[in-house]
Amino acid sequence: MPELPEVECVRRSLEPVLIGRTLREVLRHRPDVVRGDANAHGLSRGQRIERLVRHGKQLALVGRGPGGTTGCVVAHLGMSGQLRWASAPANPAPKHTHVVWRFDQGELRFTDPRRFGGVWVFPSLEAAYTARWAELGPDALSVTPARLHRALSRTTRMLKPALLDQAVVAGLGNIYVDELLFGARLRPTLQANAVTPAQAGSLTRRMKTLLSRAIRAGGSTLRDYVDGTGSAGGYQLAHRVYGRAGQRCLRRGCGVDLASSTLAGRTTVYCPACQG
DNA sequence: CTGGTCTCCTGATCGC
DNA sequence: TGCGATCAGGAGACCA
Repeated sequence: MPELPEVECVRRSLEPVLIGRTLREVLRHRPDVVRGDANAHGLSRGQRIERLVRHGKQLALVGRGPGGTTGCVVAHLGMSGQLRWASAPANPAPKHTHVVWRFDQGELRFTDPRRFGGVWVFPSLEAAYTARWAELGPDALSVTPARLHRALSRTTRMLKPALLDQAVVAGLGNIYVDELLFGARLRPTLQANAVTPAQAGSLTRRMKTLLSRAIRAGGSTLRDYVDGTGSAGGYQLAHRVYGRAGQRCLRRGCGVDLASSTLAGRTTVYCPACQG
């Protein structure tokens, strides 16, 4: 479910409740959801949560223990994953709760019905960077026009699949790519290496405003997304193409019916008149 | 290297 | 009320 704005909202909502808390125990109800270095524990008992770091759609919880030990857990929410804070422990855990981090008061739960997401454990944030985040492109909120242009110019793929590729730019998913391409008035099927530096500049700027607005609105809640404290988002009300196939284009003076097709296995909605 | 198709899962929704 | 088909915010494997 979650793309960059939703994961950032989870990060921001969890920060105030998690920072400084001391971990008591970790319950792995479904151990196969936890992956990573066999020698790594991720976060261990006695460590305090130091910070929460996001890159693209992934969120790292960074811990530090009294003896200077470090720990790191990276969550990737996939389609249906959630990280939720609860001020009181629950026994038994709610359905599809795969991992629980128990603190002095309250607990953090990773739940994921479809299990497309997961949790990766590392000995430190640095280890997570080299082992897991190194293959990701720059975060969509900090990518530069030059960097985006260079990445796009290196591939003959269509623009939408290229932007969905987390190695090109990290954070975009199906909703925000469609919204971005509509705003930038570019065809999803445009060849990525045909994007001009000026268009890459426009894409970069629009990407940041789009994602920032979505974050400010609390993300997009289509069916079950909520942030770390259970709040739903409101940005779905601002979608201009996603979920609107067959309805009229909202651009002033257009009014053409939005078209839908499948690209890279994903439903793609665009305006045949405005885009391209 | 590319796009298309399938797969991993569960659950909501729709038509019969 | 039940039942099957279809679809879903992600991503990676395989194939031609």
